[in-house]
Amino acid sequence: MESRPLRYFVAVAEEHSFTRAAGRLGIVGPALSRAIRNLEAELGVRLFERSTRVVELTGPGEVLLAQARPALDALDAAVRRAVRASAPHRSVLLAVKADADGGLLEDILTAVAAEPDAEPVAVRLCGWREHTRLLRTGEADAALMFRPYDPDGIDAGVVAVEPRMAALPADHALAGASRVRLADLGIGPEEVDERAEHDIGEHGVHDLAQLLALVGLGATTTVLPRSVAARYPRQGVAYVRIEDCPPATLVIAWPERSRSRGVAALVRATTAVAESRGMGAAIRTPR
Amino acid sequence: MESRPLRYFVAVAEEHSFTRAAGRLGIVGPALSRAIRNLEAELGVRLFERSTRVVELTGPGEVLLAQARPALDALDAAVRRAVRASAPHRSVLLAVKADADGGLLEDILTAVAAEPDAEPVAVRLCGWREHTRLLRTGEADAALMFRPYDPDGIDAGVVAVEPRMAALPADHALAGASRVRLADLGIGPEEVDERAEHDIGEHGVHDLAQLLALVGLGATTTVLPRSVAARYPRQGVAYVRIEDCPPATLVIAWPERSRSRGVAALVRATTAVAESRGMGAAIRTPR
DNA sequence: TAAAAATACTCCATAGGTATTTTAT
DNA sequence: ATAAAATACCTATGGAGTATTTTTA
Repeated sequence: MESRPLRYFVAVAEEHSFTRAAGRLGIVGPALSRAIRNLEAELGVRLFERSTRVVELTGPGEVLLAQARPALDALDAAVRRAVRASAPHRSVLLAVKADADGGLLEDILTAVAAEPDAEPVAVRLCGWREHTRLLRTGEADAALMFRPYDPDGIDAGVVAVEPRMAALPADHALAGASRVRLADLGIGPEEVDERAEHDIGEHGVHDLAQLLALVGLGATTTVLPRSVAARYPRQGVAYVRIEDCPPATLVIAWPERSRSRGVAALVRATTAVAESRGMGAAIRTPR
Repeated sequence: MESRPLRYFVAVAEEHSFTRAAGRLGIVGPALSRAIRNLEAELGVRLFERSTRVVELTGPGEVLLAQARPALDALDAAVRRAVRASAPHRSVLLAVKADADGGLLEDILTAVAAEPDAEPVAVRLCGWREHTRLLRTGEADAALMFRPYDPDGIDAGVVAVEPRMAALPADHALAGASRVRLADLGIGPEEVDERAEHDIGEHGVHDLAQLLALVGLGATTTVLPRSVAARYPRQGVAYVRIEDCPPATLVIAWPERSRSRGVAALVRATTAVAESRGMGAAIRTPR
């Protein structure tokens, strides 16, 4: 089976349209139509139920999409990694979202150099929950991120488990308390993972600094891992530990099958740094 | 990136020869030579160090092989599963090595029918440590097998943990004992997983029945999980429990990303059967 | 009737075959 | 000297473009 028709298939499935998919693929409609027809003929399976108005996947099509997309990603990742392996200056690309590093990044970069087999570590800044995609596509070799994440094809080790803090306006009734409970904030325990990102979208701001400005103005409250809160001290914002909140778990992750020596050295260094800080690594096992 | 040149690359890497690889691929030498040259040019990476006598992978080539082979397998698996999903009579294909089912297979097949979402289960007999390949290539949907196995791309749940037995000639000094130790048999603890298969190869026989005939004749001894031993009662062969032997762990495994409803029902049924038999499922977590 | 998918045809890029040369042991 | 990889050249399959027709909401 060739990969091209499968890529075309994925594009059509994602766009729910031959025309849009063709545009995205840089080919012309009829070419795509034929490619899909040939694919269906080769498999002996109808993949789309389509009229001129609607294009939707059949059952087998759903199966193919779910299976083929990650396989194609893995194929791309394979060539990316091979190309990177041939670069004269090899380095380990570590994906990190700004500030979501448990405050450990600098120490990790220092510590890793001392490891045997260490390779230079380059940091690839990325967005909210983008880490695993970068690992799957071979655009990064490792990632430092908070749970939860989609574990497909990803191995990981726990680096740190830390409490979460409520970010409250300084004049909030609970701002002076030493502890608060989730119920006091009207937040469900399943919300806490995405609360801050959700708030950023909700209030039309673009980053955490802006969101915390709003908190300072009394416009909202939010929830952050302690290490993140520690990085944003702010006039008018009080941080209060939430006692009944599931903790935030920071992990170091890498793609299955590619725990190279350089990545292994990075993982060891990261764990060592977390342990020296007493951040409770290895409280839980991977996944 | 197209899959064809990568398949060609894998073939050359595996055969360490352009000529043999071309034969295997059903194309002619020069075509393969050009395909690899084009691939190297496209990636900007030399993949093979080759003379007329020797063809071997470069460093980046090793990386590409390790990454591309499983990705290509996953691609093939994707289309196989899509095709199977379109079959009028859907069924779950369960890979099992003959007798290596913990004695549970029949009960599992009965129990699974009672599950909600159950699909008919078809058994695919397979060979020694062939299970994971079948899962990866989409030739099976689930596998019942003993540890250890290569966990790449495989998820699994523990079904049963059972002791191992020494198979001794009836006239062996220890044949009457209630327990023996590994040291008594001159076997290291790391050997026990492959001992029986190794013995079969070693003595030129083809299956367990023949091997046990040799045991009965006093020609050798071997080690088997209790459930396997229970299926081969034999004149002249005494089974004795090995007290200090790592237990045999039976798992039900499935490919990552494809825990379909049918497979999920099979997993539930399997676990239920094992529990009803008191075989100690869930003593350990997956992996 | 309008927008999108499908068909009919044409063209050309590229994969593959044959014949030959180069290279390393 | 020989066996295997590489090069040169030719052929042909099939992927892609243009023009047109069909379908359905």
